[in-house]
Amino acid sequence: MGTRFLSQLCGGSVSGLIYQQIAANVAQALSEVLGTAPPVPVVVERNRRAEYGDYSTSVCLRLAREARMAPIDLARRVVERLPEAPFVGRVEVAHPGYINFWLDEGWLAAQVDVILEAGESFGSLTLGQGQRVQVEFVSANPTGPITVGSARNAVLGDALASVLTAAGYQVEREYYVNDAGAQVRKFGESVLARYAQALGEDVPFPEDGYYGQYVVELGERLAAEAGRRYLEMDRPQAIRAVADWAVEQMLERIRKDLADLGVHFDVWRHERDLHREGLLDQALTILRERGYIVEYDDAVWFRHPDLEKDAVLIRSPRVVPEPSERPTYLASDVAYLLDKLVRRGFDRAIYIWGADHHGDVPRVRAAAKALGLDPDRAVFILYQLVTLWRGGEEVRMSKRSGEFVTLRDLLDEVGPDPIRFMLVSRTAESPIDFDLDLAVEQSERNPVYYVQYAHARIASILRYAQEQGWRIDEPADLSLLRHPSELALIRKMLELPEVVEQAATKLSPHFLPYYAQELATAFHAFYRDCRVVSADPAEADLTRARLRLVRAAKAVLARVLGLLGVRAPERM
RNA sequence: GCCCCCGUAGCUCAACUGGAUAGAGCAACGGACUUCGGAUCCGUUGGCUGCGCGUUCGAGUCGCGCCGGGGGCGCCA
Repeated sequence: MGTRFLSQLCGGSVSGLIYQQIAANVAQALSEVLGTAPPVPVVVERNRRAEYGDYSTSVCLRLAREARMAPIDLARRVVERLPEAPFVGRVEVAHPGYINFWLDEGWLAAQVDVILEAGESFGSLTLGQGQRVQVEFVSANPTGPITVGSARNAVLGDALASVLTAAGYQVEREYYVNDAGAQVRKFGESVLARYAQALGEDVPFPEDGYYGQYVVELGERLAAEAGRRYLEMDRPQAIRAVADWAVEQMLERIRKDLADLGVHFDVWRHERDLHREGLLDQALTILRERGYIVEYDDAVWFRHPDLEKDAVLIRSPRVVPEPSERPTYLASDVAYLLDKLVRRGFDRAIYIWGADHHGDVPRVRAAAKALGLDPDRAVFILYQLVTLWRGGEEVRMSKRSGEFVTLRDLLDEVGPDPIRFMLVSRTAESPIDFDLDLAVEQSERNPVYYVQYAHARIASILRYAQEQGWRIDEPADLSLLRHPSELALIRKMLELPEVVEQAATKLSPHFLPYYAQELATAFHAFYRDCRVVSADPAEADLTRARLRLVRAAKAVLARVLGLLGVRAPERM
């Protein structure tokens, strides 16, 4: 393996992750020392501290006992047998048994052209090997506008989808439209009531209906468009028709809001279509045949040994009076699972759910097993909820009561870039306190601007260079790039593939914004130390080399921002 | 009562399958350049990683028990 990587490297390009190539070499050397393959995987890590080099491994500490050698001696012997590698400049053994690696500086400088050649695809990996992955996210009920909580979902899912695409998966983004349940019916009733009121009828508003102002507006609009038509229908029919219309209106608005956030879906899958296409019946048939269905109390239940509860309700005439046998949420989930993993054949289905749904995870997993599927093909990302603060007080939100802060409000106040950057920057497990005052007032100090500024600054330098008569796409002698700040910038750029890998394998896009900031910092430091466009004719070659460096940095910044769905401005 | 997540600098958060001296941003204080964008850069202050045991050569990370915060627990989705 090590030699294969080496031969590829001799061709001059980075074709595998650097740390993996180092690990392969260490493993090879270890095998020779131990006389057998190392019993544990060789872990090579990027170092936090520059004095320990770029990468290091502590594998000798772990294997010392089994090798019956002092860790430091084992490390020394491994280093003696380490294959030559063009990208490694220096190797040292450090107490109590670490092996530290420094990247070769000439090799580093040469990577600038490798990055420029890769362009948009720099940072892309073949990790996914073309596996088909579906990311289903947002999927907020079409009974109201998108809230800030769903915005987190949207941003998380979209960034994850981008990262997985970059990692070599074939990804589809999907929005599941819950248009068949009791909530939609209540929503229809609410709109119908507002509609009637708009027409001067004195009708009561459903007690558990949707109280938001937008429902009043929907009623008024419907009254203007449709006249008294729905008052003349019989009530169940009118509710259904109004609900259909209102859901369409909401979906249009949701689509627009998400689009303005930069989030687009490949597929909008409607719950009703699942039923219409017979997937629910299919799922129930399979479950029944395999013995996971029980019936009592006039209802159908799902039972599985993995579930602590006796059974989960799947279908009951009492859930929704009309039509008589409306399924429950879980029932549709099972049908949808069948749709995702069997009918449409995704290798993996990723669900982005708010943590308040965590109780449903074991049920869907159990359902997967019951259907005869590998439950690990369904992957759940649970994010903690967003709480909003304004004026030092928590803003309580409820779609039903109509009290909530919408994504639209936030877009109007803050704009998409800070929202996205902020909401991706947290691990999913971390709850977010979103301070609206801070988001608005201090938006200029938001880290997103720091990163965007670096990009705009480079654009400005390139404009200036061209004004001065430089051609910015000229070849250059990159070996002139020797300044510590130049090399630090290149090192940081070369981290991108590792960041993508980590974000993809851990399904955690939050690594990206942190990396983006570090990259911007590395650029600003370089800018401080090194003048790019020199008026001194003796420095013409250096200028050419630095122009290439700066172009590469711009490309990498744009790439990270692109993965985050944040704009990379030419000026700001 | 049971289950899940979190607890790290004044605030908001990181820390790669357990690795070396726990890092950023903001806030505070002090400073820099003034020919390529000052939305920048440099420095200082700030930590028994909630508490206690345990596993390990090594624990913010793993296990157990407490304390505190959030969420969930069959006819809502």
